[in-house]
Amino acid sequence: MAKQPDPSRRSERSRQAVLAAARELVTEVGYAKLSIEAIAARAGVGKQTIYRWWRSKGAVVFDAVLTLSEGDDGMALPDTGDIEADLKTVMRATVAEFADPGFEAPIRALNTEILQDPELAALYREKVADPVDEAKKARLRSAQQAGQIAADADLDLALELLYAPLYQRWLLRSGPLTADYADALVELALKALRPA
Amino acid sequence: MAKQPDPSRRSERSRQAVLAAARELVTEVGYAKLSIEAIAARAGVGKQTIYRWWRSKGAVVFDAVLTLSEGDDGMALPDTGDIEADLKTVMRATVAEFADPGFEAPIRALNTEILQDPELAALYREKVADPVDEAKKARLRSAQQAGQIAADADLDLALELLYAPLYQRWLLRSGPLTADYADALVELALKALRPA
Amino acid sequence: MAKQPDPSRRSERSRQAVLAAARELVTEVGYAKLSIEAIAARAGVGKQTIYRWWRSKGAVVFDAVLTLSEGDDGMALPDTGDIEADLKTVMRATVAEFADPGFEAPIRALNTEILQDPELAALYREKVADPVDEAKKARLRSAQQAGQIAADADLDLALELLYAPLYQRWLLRSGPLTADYADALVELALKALRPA
Amino acid sequence: MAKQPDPSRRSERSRQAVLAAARELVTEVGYAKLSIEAIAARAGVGKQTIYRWWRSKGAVVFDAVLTLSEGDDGMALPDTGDIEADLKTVMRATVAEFADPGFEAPIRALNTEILQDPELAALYREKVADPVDEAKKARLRSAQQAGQIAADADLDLALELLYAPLYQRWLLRSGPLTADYADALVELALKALRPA
DNA sequence: TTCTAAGCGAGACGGTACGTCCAGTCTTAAA
DNA sequence: TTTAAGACTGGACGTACCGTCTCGCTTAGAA
Repeated sequence: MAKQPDPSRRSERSRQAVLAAARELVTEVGYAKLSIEAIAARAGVGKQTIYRWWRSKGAVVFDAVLTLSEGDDGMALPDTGDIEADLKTVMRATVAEFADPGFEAPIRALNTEILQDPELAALYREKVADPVDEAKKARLRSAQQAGQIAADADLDLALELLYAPLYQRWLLRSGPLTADYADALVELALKALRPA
Repeated sequence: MAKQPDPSRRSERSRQAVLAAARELVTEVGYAKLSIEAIAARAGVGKQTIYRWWRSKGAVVFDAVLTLSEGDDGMALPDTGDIEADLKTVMRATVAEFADPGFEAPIRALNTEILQDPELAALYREKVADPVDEAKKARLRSAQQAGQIAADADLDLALELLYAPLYQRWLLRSGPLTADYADALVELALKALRPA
Repeated sequence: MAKQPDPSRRSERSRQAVLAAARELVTEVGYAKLSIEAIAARAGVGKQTIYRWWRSKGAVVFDAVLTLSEGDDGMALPDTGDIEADLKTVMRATVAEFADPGFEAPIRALNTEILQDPELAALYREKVADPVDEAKKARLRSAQQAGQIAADADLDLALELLYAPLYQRWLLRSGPLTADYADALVELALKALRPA
Repeated sequence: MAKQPDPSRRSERSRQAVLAAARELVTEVGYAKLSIEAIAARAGVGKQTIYRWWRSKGAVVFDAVLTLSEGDDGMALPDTGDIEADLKTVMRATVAEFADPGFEAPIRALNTEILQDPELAALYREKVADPVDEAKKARLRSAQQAGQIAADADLDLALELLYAPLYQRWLLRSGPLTADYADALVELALKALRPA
């Protein structure tokens, strides 16, 4: 059986250096041309240290991207009482984030990796997607109680209706990503969700 | 200046062999572990023959996947006069396709490549996405004329509302892809699109 | 200045374990594939303990081999009064030693190391070769006094004439190493050494 | 079964560059610190090109050293009619060669490798040692016919008596290697070989 | 019909990166 | 303070592919 490393002896300095190097290099050269060797060199770390703590290039990038959004964990969506206004706020913010190459490149890399690696995808859902989705559904539930959304709406499907078009447009670059687009999307999707 | 190969002398036999090998190997080992060398070996073809006619691994897979859907080109969506029924038919068919690993693997590979390569993405939109979208929009327009969809609806956005949730669920494996799901999605999205 | 370890606090148990492990591993995997790490693991010893007390892999093997021949130190050659018979006895014994893989492998390893490392070679001559040669020369001197060897013979050269052919044959595996060979060699070399 | 490379397509330029680099590096850094990677870099050659044509570092050095002595193949020893004078000529030349670091380092490396690798040792005997020994024995035979060496002398043993002391002294650096030493060795060994 | 120029299968080439092993140093906890 | 344990940086290993570059060998038209 393979020997397991002892996490209590892990060098925090090395961990940080690797994640920082990964983030920088993804932005600089793109995910496809990213190499473990380059990360190690940039981080001033032996390759073995990377292989000891991460099982693949994808796993490193995954962790690197997670540290970007650390602190967002306990995030709650705005709740002004107006679901439409609140959703527009959130969607416009998302659009803005995607416009920043410093965020865009690593997140695109993460998505590429998730597409090909179901195990990583599951981890992503567990650590990132599910908590965020839960927060979003909490806001929708609040809107249901306020009578702004149909009481019998399937909130998972509602979430997809609201967010999937934006995600797809970004991922496939199939159209402009603007604040106007965010607004139009929210307005249209809400039509489907309002009480009869 | 670089010499251009003469397409009239191209070996059709080699072309077919390469595309078939690419399709098989994508299914067998996945896109990430796919190598030009392996494709050449499997196809019984020199590496140079691949490099002569395709500019990258992505381009080969791109072509390989296109040949899968060849013949769908002039495809028109069913038009029974009932937009809801017709959309459900189409969406259920899409769900079924994604369940077949022989289709799923190459198409996923294609999406991975498109994510990282804007040039390939543009080609994909031009050759595949746009024609298909145009056919779908034609059906929606017909529904508008029949008064089943609001006359002022933005058809591009409508398309996204209908298809993006399905696409996202498949790509991220974020939920089950069933006929019921297709139906529910169509019903919900249409609520947003019907005349006021 | 580098800190010197205090030999009085050295663990004899660790020292023995390291030397034993080195001897075993040289025999099992050969000198070239021998690693400090493997010696430490086999000996149940930290790597640092080895680096603290030996300056190189060669030095460990050197010590390991020395312990093999410990006790031979004050060795005197047999002196029956018949130089030819006595030399044959000694040479046949040497031949027999070389046939035992438990001796052969470490000694070959030692020779390999000595070839490349003049410092180790000097240490070897001082600790091992010179005392042994002195004992041999003592026996030759006794033969000179008995008139069996020319009074003006150069004993260093005489030693080489007697032993180098055997050594070379073993080292290069350039011919069979048998008791007969030992006898023939002694007889021939003695022809050169007898009084005129 | 492993694929065999086709020697007819081998690049002579690469072969020469690798051997030259190996020779240079052995002299510069020594055999122990010699790395395939460094040879490849110095030769401006891919590592695979080395691994394709040689099975180990030792094999490269072996070939590199062989090219040093290429042309000596059909070498015949001098035959002036005086075996003592001729042997002294040859032995003094050998001593001189060993004094040249450009020869000494690679040849020492070769010997180190041969010690550890019986397969290489066999190849060495076949390609180098045996032909040379045959030439030497031819000269000894000629001396036998001239009555300068006993008719019943074992020429293999005679060769060892003459050359092994020199070889051992060089290999173990156990004494000075001078023209005087060569002369003394020849004189002493010949005493054992002359007719009774 | 022969010539010639292209594409072809094959595979060697200079390289980059892989994932592994080990060297030699450093840190921790136990004795 | 020494020790066993083992994480660390770093360098080399031997392998897999990259994309380029010859090789001979078909296989067309053009001469």
